[in-house]
Amino acid sequence: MAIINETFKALSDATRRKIIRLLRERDMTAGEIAEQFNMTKPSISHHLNSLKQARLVLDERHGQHIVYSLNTTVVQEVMGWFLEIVSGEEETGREGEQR
Amino acid sequence: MAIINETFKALSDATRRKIIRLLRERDMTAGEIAEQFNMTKPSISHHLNSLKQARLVLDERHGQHIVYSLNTTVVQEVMGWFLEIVSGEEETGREGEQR
DNA sequence: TCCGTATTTAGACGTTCTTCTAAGTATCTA
DNA sequence: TAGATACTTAGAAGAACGTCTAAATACGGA
Repeated sequence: MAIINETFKALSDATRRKIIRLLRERDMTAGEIAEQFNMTKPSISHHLNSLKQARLVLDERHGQHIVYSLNTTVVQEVMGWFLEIVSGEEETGREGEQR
Repeated sequence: MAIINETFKALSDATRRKIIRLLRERDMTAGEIAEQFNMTKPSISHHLNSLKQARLVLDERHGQHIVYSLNTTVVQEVMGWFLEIVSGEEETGREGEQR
């Protein structure tokens, strides 16, 4: 699947959008994230995997825990797509700028 | 369904995103839109209905034709949600501004 | 090396989504 | 008012999705 499509699909679920909002505050382990929802851990794990496939989040093992964080680079990129699709803004593509 | 969720779902499909891009160029009838896709008219009609439910497009009958256009007000609003969710920008809520 | 904790993977089940064909509704024109 | 055109609605089939329970894997500590 094209990555852009995967990313929009990832954003189409309310649970996953809430996970993104949580990770905007701070990095969290899978367990900490699961605590915020009325849902089993396997279900949250599945959602985290969707976000990972879409490259919206990154995971890193720290001992027994797996810490999830926002992939800010891709989040910026996605924002560019979104602006392009929804409001007609073209990406400027200025060099040397982080996005 | 919460309208915000419906809107993100509407944006999660590539066909619907292409319809939005087409309507950014100019208003089009259902038939003109359908011509741009390898898909039956009923299928396109269904996608147009999704976009209408999400308030992303408006429709207006002109004789035999139904003309679709972008609902720019809502598109701006959605962009605000998107920025809020994905990049942490809060809406400013400045009064008197159109959005 | 065995046990407990953290997390994922596998498999199943019901729901929602996308698409199709067939049939219906609305409008214009003769 | 009958026929043609534009579009939608209805109903069905298959794929994708979200959730669950049960089982597997990975790691740390006794």
